[in-house]
Amino acid sequence: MRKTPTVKDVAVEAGVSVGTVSRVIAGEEAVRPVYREKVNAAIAKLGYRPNVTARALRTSKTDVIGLVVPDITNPFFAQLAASVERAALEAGHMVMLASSHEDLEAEQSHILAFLDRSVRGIIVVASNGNSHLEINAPVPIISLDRRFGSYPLVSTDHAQAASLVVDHLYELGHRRIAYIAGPPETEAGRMRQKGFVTRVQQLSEAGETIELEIVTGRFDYESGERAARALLAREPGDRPTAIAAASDQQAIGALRAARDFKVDVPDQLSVTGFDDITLAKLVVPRLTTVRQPTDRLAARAVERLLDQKSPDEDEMVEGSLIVRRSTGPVPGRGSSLA
Amino acid sequence: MRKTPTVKDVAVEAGVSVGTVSRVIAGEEAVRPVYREKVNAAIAKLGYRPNVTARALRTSKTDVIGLVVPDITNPFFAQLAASVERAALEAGHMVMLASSHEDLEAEQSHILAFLDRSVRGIIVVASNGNSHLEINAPVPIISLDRRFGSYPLVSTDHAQAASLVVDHLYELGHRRIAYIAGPPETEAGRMRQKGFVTRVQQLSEAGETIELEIVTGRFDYESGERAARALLAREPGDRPTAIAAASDQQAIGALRAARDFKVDVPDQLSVTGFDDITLAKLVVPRLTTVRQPTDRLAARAVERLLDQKSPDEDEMVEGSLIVRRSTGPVPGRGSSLA
DNA sequence: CTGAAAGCGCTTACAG
DNA sequence: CTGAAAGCGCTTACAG
Repeated sequence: MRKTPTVKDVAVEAGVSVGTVSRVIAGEEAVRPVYREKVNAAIAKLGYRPNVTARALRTSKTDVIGLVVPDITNPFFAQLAASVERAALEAGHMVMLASSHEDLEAEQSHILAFLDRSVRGIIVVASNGNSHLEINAPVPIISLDRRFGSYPLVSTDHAQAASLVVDHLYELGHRRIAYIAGPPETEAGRMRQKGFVTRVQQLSEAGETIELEIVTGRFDYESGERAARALLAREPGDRPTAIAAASDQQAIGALRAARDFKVDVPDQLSVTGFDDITLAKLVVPRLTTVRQPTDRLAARAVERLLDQKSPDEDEMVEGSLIVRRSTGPVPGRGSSLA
Repeated sequence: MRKTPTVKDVAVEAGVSVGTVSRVIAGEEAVRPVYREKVNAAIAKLGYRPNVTARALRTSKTDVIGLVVPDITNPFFAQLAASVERAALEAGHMVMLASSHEDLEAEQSHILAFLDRSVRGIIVVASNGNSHLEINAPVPIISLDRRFGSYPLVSTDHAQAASLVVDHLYELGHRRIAYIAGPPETEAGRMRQKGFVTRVQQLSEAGETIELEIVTGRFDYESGERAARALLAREPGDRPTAIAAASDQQAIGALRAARDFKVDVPDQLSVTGFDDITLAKLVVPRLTTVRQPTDRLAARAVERLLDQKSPDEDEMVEGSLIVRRSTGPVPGRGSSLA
């Protein structure tokens, strides 16, 4: 617990001025080698570490990035947070984390708190509901996955990714599909649904008609379970042959409902998710889903944040279909399809 | 993006000195009401917010708590992190998060990085492997859930909690139990196992003998699945009637193995976990487990951190048994047991 | 009760 | 190439 050494201590130890110490730390070329060595020796001897707070105050530049997510307990956001932390670390930055719990006020107050701490920039995965707050921020703000205000968004190309699922299901012969949509207040929810519906229409026009029904919910397990229950409670002949969900959590909820109804997946019902959370490959059966490239998303978000002349444009990265065991050929049609 | 106002701007706007501005912000009583009002008006008009960095430099006190967890993607740690964030917020603090990925070097460098940023204190959920690093830290450090170095630990009373599981299983008639232990390098792993074994011995001495076999693994899904597979691959007569796991993740892996082996849970096999992660009540069947009171753990950790004269003692909080659907009476004994 | 001034630990023009 | 000095935005003894 003894006092932490400062530049001054290093300076007297090395017999130079504080300016010189500061310069060798900054790695400036223009320092006499003898001094450089003396300073480095002094630093080592004293165990000196620069005070980042003081440096921040002087330069008004910090190396911490603020990250606000709706809920760190949600496995997808946890993965995203882990990716952001990794990307930040690679860029020599730390991350300060805050959860908004889908509360607009909390979200705003966290952002202001970050600003008070002069973070380098803020990445926000917006909470549901339109946050119309425009903040006069002296640092860059970027939206990740879910748009915040009117700040540029880095996200998966939800529409394209959703269309991948449609193609997959279509190829397996499914013509009666139910889509469990995400909340329409979220851009992700809307985009995924739109991409899904659009692709269904395209295929319907080009080939066999697809019957599509949509039920809307939240992104969580319970929503998925509830929606699937409603679908599966009907006469077997009235059920869809495939349920596509807007999130893995919904899909896992649907899996649970199927088990309760003794509907075998994938023999009697195909189920797909979206996100590819860790859990997706651990449930039974392993879930066919769309992978959101969290590492890439995070890397782009921090790069954009750190890049001065970053444009204001949105940026989309492609998702990819991960086929596992929860999808299979449509039941009861056999090879007559081919 | 215009310049942020400072105390000085407020001072000229209010027609007072910066000292006075600072005093009203600090809430000092001894300020003439007229001035106080003028200052508040100026603050409001300018939208002034104190620069926390400058304040920190001056007072050498910050309001950010460093938290390092092994892996934010692990649902239990995510819950713990959420609880810490909540507790910190209530105490007017923010949290800076870092993941060690079970890497001792990363863990250490994160702690040093926090120190460089003059955090108020550091909460560390240690990574596996003995970190013998003694840090000469100018701020308090406390271990949460898993001990770091020799810093005081706040954790669930693992041994007591584990004994709850034994009692539950015993009451259900189980006399052949397998215990999937956690890594012996972790205190939690050791304590849970010890508590489990001790309680089994006590019961064996007092009543019917319990056959206990122990298989050791890591805390993750795969470990649990692998261990359970080995157990279930045997002749039905040679299998344990209950598998108790040292973590929910292991237990969920075991559930998966049981399904693969067509062993019904709980009719043919009881399975228990430990932690009560969100997922525990979402798997099929819902998992009987021990709840770790993350909110309470986190609250204690931050209180201890913020409390100057906090003792160096470890602190344990009690876990509680949550009985759900993955445990049932031992099969094949019927009521002959009673 | 309030102002002027020092100082937290740095960085960086400015001289020399 | 290097030192002396100013200043980042605050807080807080010290006078008055």
